[in-house]
Amino acid sequence: MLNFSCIFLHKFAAMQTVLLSKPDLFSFKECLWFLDRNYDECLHRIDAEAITKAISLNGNPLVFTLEEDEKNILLKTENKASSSENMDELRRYVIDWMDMERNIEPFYELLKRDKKLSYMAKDFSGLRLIGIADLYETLCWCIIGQQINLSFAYKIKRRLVENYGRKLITSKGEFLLFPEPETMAGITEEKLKELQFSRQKANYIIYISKAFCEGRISQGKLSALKTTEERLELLTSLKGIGEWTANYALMKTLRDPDSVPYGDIGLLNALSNHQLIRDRKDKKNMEKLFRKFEGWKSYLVFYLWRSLASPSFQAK
DNA sequence: ATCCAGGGGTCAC
DNA sequence: GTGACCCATGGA
Repeated sequence: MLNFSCIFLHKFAAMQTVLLSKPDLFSFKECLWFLDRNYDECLHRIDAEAITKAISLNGNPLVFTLEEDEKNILLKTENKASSSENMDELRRYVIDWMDMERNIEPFYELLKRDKKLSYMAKDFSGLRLIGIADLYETLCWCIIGQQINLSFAYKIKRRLVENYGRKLITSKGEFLLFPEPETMAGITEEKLKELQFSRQKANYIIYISKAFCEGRISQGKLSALKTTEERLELLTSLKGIGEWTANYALMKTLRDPDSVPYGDIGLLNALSNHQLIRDRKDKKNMEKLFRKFEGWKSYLVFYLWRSLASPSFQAK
């Protein structure tokens, strides 16, 4: 039943460390907070103040660890990435993942202008919009997460990854890679239902996987489209991808600065918590608010999600 | 027990 | 274009 392949990384390869200097308004701890929210995340591991994750660069699997010192992020990895080209790509991956190259001060200036939101610039200082590099993974994750609570979503994501993803065995333990579309395109609805996917979710996953295999959708194809409208149109032309998922993907993977997953329940709750909208259908005030954050709408969404974990908004 | 979760598709009007 | 209904499970 378990058909993943195991890859043993070379034990004696030299460890390499690359230093990424921390930009202004960057907090590794805030970023780690987001990645470690008490969910059963299977695609990275956090212990103490370090995060370890497996990725595939050009089909070349590797495991890396991030830590920080006073001024730098320490990116550590063993072999497989040892060529300077691969090392550079890994560096790019991390910078993109944590959005380290963006100057977010203009966003903070906008926050400070809003009475109800200005506290975020202080309380969440240095939090970056953590991305998901792979479009296929993003879309699958969205389908999994649709209309179920997050803890259950993480649970079935783990089952999917453990059953159909590759497993890397290293000196630091085992790490998993998200499944490939080629693998999932050949799976049946019944196999996914065994993992407690609903019939709809199972079929969406299989359908999206086939779309990737046939080239009807790809990261390159999507980013080649210039306007947001064209991108949304391509994404929502696929079954299982609606407005929410399409905007989420543009925000997390394409890093569109102004994508808002309207209708997102967490977003609505956060706006309501801050008394920025009266009810969940109050789209007018929502759009009015976001208009003030032109160029930073995606960041505002991310910070509003962050606010849901603040103690003052926890109790219901 | 009942309602709601980081929605989306379908169908009726 | 709007609204009702279905999906499937788990947490509160």
